[in-house]
Amino acid sequence: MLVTRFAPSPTGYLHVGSARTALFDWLLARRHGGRMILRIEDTDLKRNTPTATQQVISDLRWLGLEWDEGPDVGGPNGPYLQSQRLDIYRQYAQKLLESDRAYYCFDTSEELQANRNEAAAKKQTFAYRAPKNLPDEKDVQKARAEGRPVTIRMAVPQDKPIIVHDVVRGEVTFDPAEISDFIIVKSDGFPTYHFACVVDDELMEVTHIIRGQEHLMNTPGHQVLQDALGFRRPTYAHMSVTVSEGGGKLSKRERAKTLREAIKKNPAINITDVAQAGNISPDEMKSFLAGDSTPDSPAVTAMAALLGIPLPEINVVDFFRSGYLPEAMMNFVALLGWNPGDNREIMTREELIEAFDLNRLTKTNSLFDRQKLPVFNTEHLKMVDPDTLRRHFKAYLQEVASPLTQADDKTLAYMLKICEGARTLKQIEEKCLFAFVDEVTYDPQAVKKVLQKDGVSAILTEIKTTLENLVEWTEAAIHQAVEKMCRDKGVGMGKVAQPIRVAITGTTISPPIGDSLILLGKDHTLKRITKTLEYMQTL
RNA sequence: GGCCCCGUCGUCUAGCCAGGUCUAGGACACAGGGUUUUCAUCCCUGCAACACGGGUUCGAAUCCCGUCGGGGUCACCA
Repeated sequence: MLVTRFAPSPTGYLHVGSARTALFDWLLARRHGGRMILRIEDTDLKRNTPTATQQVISDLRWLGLEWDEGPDVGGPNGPYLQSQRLDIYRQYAQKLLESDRAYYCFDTSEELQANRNEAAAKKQTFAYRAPKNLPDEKDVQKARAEGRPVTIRMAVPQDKPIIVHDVVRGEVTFDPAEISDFIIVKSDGFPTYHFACVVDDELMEVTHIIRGQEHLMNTPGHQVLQDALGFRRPTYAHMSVTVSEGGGKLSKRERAKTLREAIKKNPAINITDVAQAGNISPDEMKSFLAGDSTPDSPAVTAMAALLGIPLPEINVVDFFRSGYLPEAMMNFVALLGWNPGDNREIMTREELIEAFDLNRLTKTNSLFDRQKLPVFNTEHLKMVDPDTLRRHFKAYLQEVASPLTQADDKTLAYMLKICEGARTLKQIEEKCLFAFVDEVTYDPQAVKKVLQKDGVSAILTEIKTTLENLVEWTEAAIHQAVEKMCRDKGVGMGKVAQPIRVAITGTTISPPIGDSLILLGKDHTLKRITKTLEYMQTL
């Protein structure tokens, strides 16, 4: 049976790059009726955040992925948190030690750094090699007594080239001299990523490993480990990297950079307030603005929110908060370094599963095209069934704490219907917001373009009376009334609809006029028109 | 710098492995036009690419070599 795993380290929000890996793992497993495992690689005490695992899980779920085994759903191969598998790694480390495939080391990081510098000065590759006589238990005792760090390294056999068979790259050959004897157990007793990952992939019966190209150089080491322990060789697929407009890897630093530049560009910004919003100290703020450091994601997000600066979306939640649909995200991310081979682009999850093929992963780096994502979203907004769409809309409104959360399901559905053609849920929210605020703020542009025209006040006065006298407050009735007035006056719809629109929303943008009035309600509509007429007197 | 990977319209890509059907297809963006009560949506048209240089071959985007360019990686991070 085909088994894939997604193995993130719990450091915070799920990055789109990681989401792509997870998506491909899921797609491959579903395509072939296999299993997908979620495994948390929390072997670095320093980097783990307590809530991060939960965050990763909820981000994956939002995208619409499910897994068959994992920390939250259990399974026969658990535990699925590496920090709970320490005994297992210890046993395998012992095996390697006994067969001299691995050995103890006592170097301090300063010593290692010195060796590296030396090699760099000679323009050589630094590769750690085992000493002639491997240390024994006595040496370990002695090192411990001296307070030296004790690690375990894997001895990389130097007798033959290491060949990696990769589904997307083909055959890649490595000179073993280039591969350093790498650490498999750290001085704190925890396994390194390389070790834990290889052991777990074997024990969890993983058959297909999909990961970023950045892991290609690690693979020869992993194979050495597999050979020494008599493990199976899984199928590897190293995906191309997702790059950003700038050219580099798509990274969270981009958000911080955008924020920094925006703050610098505007000297009027009160830096103390901003730092407070991000809950960071003045010193941290200074260092951030100088480009020496980057605050964590929540801080950056909070500061940008205060200033109203739009940040490029990087994490899955960022897209959620920008009003993108999970279906659209899944579709878009799937096309990052993969395509179905025909000219299809807009695809449902079922179509993606049906079409997915590891052999069609692209070798070239893929650019995350921010202009194209809204197009995908527009299409999916039209495709998703009304109930699901309403659920997504509700979740979005809650996430961003919108005033529209007051709306009931019927109204929610109505708003979605009358905003057909919108690009994002955020756009729909903005378009309907006028009906959920107490006061209208008039957009100067709209006032000038629409309100300050001859005859507008007469039109508004007249339509107000007409609307007042409407027996039925329905879209059809309103539409009819407006139309009749246009005919009587011999003008186009725009001449009447626009003044009403500005009167009730303050802007020139809203759903179709009849629908907008329904959404607002008769009372508020009449009140707003009255208020606008008063306001026009002051112009 | 060493090692590894990659190089088709402005962008994402199809085609390459199994050379001819490629005067290189699609999508986004852009430009122009149309529909429309606003914003969108929608429809039509146009623009535009095989990094460069050598080979191999009757024939190369496709195979080989080199140059240049881009990316990845060189941790007791994953």
